[in-house]
Amino acid sequence: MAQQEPSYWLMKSEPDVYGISQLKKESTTLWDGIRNYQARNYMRTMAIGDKAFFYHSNCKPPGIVGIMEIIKLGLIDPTQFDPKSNYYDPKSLKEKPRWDCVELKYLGRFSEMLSLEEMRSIYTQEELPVIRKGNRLSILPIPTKTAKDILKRLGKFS
DNA sequence: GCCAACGTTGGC
DNA sequence: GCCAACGTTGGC
Repeated sequence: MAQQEPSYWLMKSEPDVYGISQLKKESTTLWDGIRNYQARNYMRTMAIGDKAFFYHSNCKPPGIVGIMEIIKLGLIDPTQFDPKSNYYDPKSLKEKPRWDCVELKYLGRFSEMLSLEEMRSIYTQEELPVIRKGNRLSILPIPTKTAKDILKRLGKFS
């Protein structure tokens, strides 16, 4: 079977908690701490080689700052079993973990960010679900057409 | 700091 | 299984 074209995603993180510069330094990271079933289920539909836009949330201004690649799937999120973690889930059982995650690789940071405000002025809600008001989901699919347009618009990344 | 949106919890 | 109460996210 021919290699499938990669899908594109948007993944949010607060820069104060984990920002793009930290990922650049570490090169790869486990995207742990997801405690929302819809976001988790999106991660479960990811494929190796898919690309994800890194979105800085809860900051000024919020927006897309870089791009990553999915390199590992279906990893158990270790923070669910760690009582000291903010993401500790006492209801999750070792023999039946509730939360899993993916591993990501840093691909680049855009020389200029694409702010939420700009995204709203360029795309419709159908083209880019994240701009819908009140969308709190931290992992969202991005239609391929929109993703390619964003990449073209942002041009080179470093 | 406010608050809209919305997911989760738990009593019934 | 409904739904009120509560908690969290995240833009503003």
